[in-house]
Amino acid sequence: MADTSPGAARGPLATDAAVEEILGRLRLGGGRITTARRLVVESLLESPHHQTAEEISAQVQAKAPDVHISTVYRNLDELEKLGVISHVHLGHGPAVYHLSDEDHGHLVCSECGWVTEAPRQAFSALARALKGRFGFELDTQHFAVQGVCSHCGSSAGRPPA
Amino acid sequence: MADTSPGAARGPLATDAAVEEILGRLRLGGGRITTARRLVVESLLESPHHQTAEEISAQVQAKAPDVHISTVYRNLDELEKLGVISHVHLGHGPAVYHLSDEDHGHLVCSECGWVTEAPRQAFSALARALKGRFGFELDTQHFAVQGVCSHCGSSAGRPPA
DNA sequence: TAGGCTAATGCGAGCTGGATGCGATTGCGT
DNA sequence: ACGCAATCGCATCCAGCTCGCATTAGCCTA
Repeated sequence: MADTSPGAARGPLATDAAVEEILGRLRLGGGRITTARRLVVESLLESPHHQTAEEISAQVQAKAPDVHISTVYRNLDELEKLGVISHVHLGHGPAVYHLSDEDHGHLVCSECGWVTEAPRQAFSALARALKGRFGFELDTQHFAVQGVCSHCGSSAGRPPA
Repeated sequence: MADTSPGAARGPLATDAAVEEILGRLRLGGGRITTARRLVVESLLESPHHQTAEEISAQVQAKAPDVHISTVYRNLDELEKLGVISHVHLGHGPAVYHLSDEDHGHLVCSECGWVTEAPRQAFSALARALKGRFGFELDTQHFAVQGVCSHCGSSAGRPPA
């Protein structure tokens, strides 16, 4: 699957280059480049949404069935230490992983589970306020708040799925 | 809630009345009043801080050793359905439970784990902004954000990744 | 005060998400 | 091509919580 077809928002070409760039960072840090790592990074770059470790694992195993989920966890951990990705706990379920350069917060609907992404600037005023009043440095990378999305809020009574 | 004791933070007297009031609400909903339930409610009212289910369980078992932790979970669930308490996931660890009338958000330090409580009004501007821009109804009860507290931020230099 | 209905409990098994120890494998500098 | 150690695959463990089921005990009625 090394096609270079033009098209989507984050096309395979850009993805390909980004994968190499990230793997290069891994190598610079003394790390080694393995199939598992390449696939994990690819999965992170290709998916339009944030993914859980299990979803990433499934994507990786679709191409390399031998890759164990614990390896995925370790690689995600490694990538996080490198600063390439971040993970967020969206309330109850498993954590989701996303690229660090997508600087945004997460609005999680507690009724349907839908996640809205809000740009960093939406929280800049809050960040300033918290810094001033509590000396608290808000981490927008891990920003996730609960609430009710516009959909569930308007049609009050819509059962989740 | 009727404050029977003037001045005091939350004295034993007020706690006692509050316990009865909450148990009364349980009874009105068709529920029964058991030792386990009374102790769970007492624990929630008496503790100055938010508690995990395990901490509550420990408090309850100090007075009634037979109460199983699963019973504590079930009672906490029941109380949450009643709207008496809420639970929040503060990042990695277990969830913490607190009374619903303590309307505040939680600032969790990702380095030392310290939890700062910030009053609801600190987030009112954000709530308005999210409502206006995304139609998202922020739930301040479950509000918990990650960041670095003033202590960790000032004492040691965290290199920006 | 007794009796009966059934909510609630105690207990343990089980589940999910994730961490860890260890021998085998494999990237990669030389 | 070789050798070292970073990384992997696997099994196993752990925390936090949930569930099924037999038993206990609130609450209501008489």
